[in-house]
Amino acid sequence: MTDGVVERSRPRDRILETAQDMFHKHGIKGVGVDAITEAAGTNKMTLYRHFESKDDLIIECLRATAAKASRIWDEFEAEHPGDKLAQLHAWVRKASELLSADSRGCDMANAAVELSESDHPARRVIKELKEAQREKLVALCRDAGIGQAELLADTLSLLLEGARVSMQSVGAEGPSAQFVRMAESLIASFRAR
Amino acid sequence: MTDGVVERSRPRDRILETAQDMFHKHGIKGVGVDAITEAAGTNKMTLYRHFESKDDLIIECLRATAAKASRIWDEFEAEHPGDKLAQLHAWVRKASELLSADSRGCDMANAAVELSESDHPARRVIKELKEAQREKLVALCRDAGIGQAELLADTLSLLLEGARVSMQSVGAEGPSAQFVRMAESLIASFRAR
DNA sequence: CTAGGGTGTTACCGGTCTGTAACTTCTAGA
DNA sequence: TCTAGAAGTTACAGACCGGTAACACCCTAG
Repeated sequence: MTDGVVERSRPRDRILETAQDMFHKHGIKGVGVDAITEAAGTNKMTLYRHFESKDDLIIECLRATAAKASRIWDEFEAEHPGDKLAQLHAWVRKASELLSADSRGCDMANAAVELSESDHPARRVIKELKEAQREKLVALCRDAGIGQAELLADTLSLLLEGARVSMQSVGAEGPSAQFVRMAESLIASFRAR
Repeated sequence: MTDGVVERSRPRDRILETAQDMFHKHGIKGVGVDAITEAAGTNKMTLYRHFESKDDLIIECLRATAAKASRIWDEFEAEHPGDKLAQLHAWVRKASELLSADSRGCDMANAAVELSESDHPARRVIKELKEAQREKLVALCRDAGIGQAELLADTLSLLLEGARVSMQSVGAEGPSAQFVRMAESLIASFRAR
């Protein structure tokens, strides 16, 4: 079996973790609830006892993924306590590591592409979570002593977002291969102003 | 009726144009062939007489969209004949215009996100088309007299790609709002080297 | 031991999807 | 006008989807 997630934790946790993984790999519309529950070693009824609907499950998955990403930020603070500039460089390095390790990009961005209906319940959650991430990066840039912190943060955001989507269309040897170089020289030029 | 595409052109052309539009708006997996043919004022049998499968239709749509994008490049040359630097600035302005006019991003990138199966026939087409676009932008940068032409072209690519996907997750008031400023100052700093 | 809640199982509903078969109608060209 | 091919129509196959009902099971708290 390709299990591993199926160790004896609570069915709800197994479903949530399996769904995150499968949504990430195959896309939201590319995975049915039956496939999720089977991979999680449980069944559809149990899923619907813990989640109102597939949309609800999607939202919980996005929140869980965002929470994981948030934990990475804690590592930056732990590794470079108080040194915000070092944390910013750690952000660049970590982003590049994740780029190399996985070519399916950002779950929230992918979900936004897939769930094109403008009133889809997941859309406002995606927006909330993305805005929170944006504010975090802006604060990091500002605390690192960079003048135009918002502009640098937004530029880095677009570069990373672009790198993640570019990997999916042209692969790892495309423009995304230069992400670190771009980001570092950007930071340098903003610091020089 | 919401037609308009249904003026009496050939069924194949109507299907192709309608499918491009609907795939763009609602995503590939969000649109069925029945919906396409109905909107195109025809029927499923006619679609399958002109296209082997839905996947084949998807590929033809991507090629058609890329061809349209290619025509925009001809405008740059027509408006600024021989002046490659002006054409590069025109590229930035045009990209920003398209960003403002439409928030569903790039069809090829969106397709790459949706069609996550690594052996999907559309994936190699997406890669081909994206690589062609990349080479065009690299050539434009090089002919504009910029030293690190590849790096500038790739950075601009990632910025635009990021802006298009960012619009879909956080909206037009997010980081993508600063695209022109980012791109222009990038070009300026590359020219200064 | 027992009661009850969480879980598993099976079957089903109504809907949608891609793709095809068989047949009729239309239309353009000789 | 006649004909051939393109296009329209209807019906269907087979699969999958999200979601629910009814019932059997197990395991733990009392």
